[in-house]
Amino acid sequence: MHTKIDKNSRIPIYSQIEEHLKQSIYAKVYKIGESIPSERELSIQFDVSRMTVRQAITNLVNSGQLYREKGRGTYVANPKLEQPMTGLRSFSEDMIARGMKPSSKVLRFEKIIPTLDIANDLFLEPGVEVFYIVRIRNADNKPMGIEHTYIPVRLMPDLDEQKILGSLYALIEGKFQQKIGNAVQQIEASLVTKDESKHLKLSPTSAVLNIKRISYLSDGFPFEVVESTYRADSYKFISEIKR
Amino acid sequence: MHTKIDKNSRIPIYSQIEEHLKQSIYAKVYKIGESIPSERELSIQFDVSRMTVRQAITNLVNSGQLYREKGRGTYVANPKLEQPMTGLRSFSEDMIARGMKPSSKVLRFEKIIPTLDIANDLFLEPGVEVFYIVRIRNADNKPMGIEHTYIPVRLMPDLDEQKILGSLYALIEGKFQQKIGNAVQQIEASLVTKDESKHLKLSPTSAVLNIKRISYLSDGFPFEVVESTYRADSYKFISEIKR
DNA sequence: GTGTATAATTGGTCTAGACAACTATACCGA
DNA sequence: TCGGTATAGTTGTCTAGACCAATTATACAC
Repeated sequence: MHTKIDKNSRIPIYSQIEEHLKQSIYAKVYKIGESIPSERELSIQFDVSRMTVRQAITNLVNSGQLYREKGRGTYVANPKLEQPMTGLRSFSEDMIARGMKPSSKVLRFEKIIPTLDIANDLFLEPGVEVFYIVRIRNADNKPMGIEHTYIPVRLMPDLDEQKILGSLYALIEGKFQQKIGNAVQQIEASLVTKDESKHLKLSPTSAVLNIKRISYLSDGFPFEVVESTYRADSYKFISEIKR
Repeated sequence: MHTKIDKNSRIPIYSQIEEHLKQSIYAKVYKIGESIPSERELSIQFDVSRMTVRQAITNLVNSGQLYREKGRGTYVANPKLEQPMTGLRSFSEDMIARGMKPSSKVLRFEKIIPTLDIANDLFLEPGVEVFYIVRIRNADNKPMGIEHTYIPVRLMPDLDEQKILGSLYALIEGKFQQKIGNAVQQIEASLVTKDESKHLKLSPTSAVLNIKRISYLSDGFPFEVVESTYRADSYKFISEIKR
């Protein structure tokens, strides 16, 4: 591996080192539980300041790929936690990650005045319009759940039925300079309603998973509320928690 | 506020600045969406290097309390996301955070040979012993759920029925130098079983929330598996996701 | 007024050191 | 053999600068 650092690149040196370390971990140059070279060693190897190496390592520690032990060294963390099922993922991304083929059927797509609850979640004054989208979500052509999505019209005035078939998140990150930040979600179990049982082809005494998620841009401004109902017998919600 | 920085304290300067900024945000000295003083200003105010100020701010940016805009400044993020419902919390911490009084009743406390599934989750060879703890979890003296906990005996050989009444997490963080890292969890909905309905005082056609959580130390080693069943009518699982 | 060039300010990256705190090891003496 | 001690290597913290890139404020010309 002749990975070299290009000091004149517009890519920051610490990013390049970060990438190099990630690839070395992936290629098992540094194995799980083993130490990587010390910060001083790396700073000599790449001919950069130790602080620059530290910035690269700190990022990888924050993302859970490495961990430090004072006086001992820096080690490769167990990849079980790394990234696979963490983070904010759309239904489509989620299903693909599980090896299933996602599809959707749009039942409704319209502008409405939302309830006060939804308006409050989105930091909107009462009476302001939102897009209201209802979709059946399928995995391998079997219905998995129903999603009700609310998005402020003034955030995405040109949204239409075509665009929501692609990645909404990518759309939003492209439109604003900002990235999508965090989300807060509430998860409950309940019995299926009559309406839902029809769409999901369930018997009326089945349990379902209800998820309500509010997603925020990195400046803390909410851009989406999603209320979902998933079949309990086929959908498992998996997430990672960081302390 | 005459918050001063003690350069001779054993508490790092950046931690002190971090604390000062957090308190200033809390006290609305810097309001939501407003900018905090520039890094150069703060470094003069505290008479420290700008890099030290940056370390403090970087931590607050990573924890979502501030966000930066190049060429403009650093701003206070919306606190809705801040910390309240995030992170790995024990049932007790969780209930207290919701303003309820938690209590527990231990139904079983014993050493067993776990199933292969559990052993695998805990990185144990087949046949290795674990503590098996079954508890009824109450909030304001009403049963909220049942928890089945599995902990490798060799990790906590001196665990007993008294100790688990306190904070298990604090116990573990004290015992090992390591801190508790992340957790991976699976959440499902189902109908209550006959046995559970008895303990939770539920009718046999009630929905319940099933949560399985594997918790890891910061080096990626698992130390606990918890399988929980919560009443759907009174328990709502709330979490925060970071992208 | 309306642009436009320029300056000032901000966060982003980087350097070349320094000392502290902690860990492991080798060695020495009782 | 055991226990202390020096030593070297590690990460943790901090300094006092430097230049870059993006944004904003200012002054000036038209």
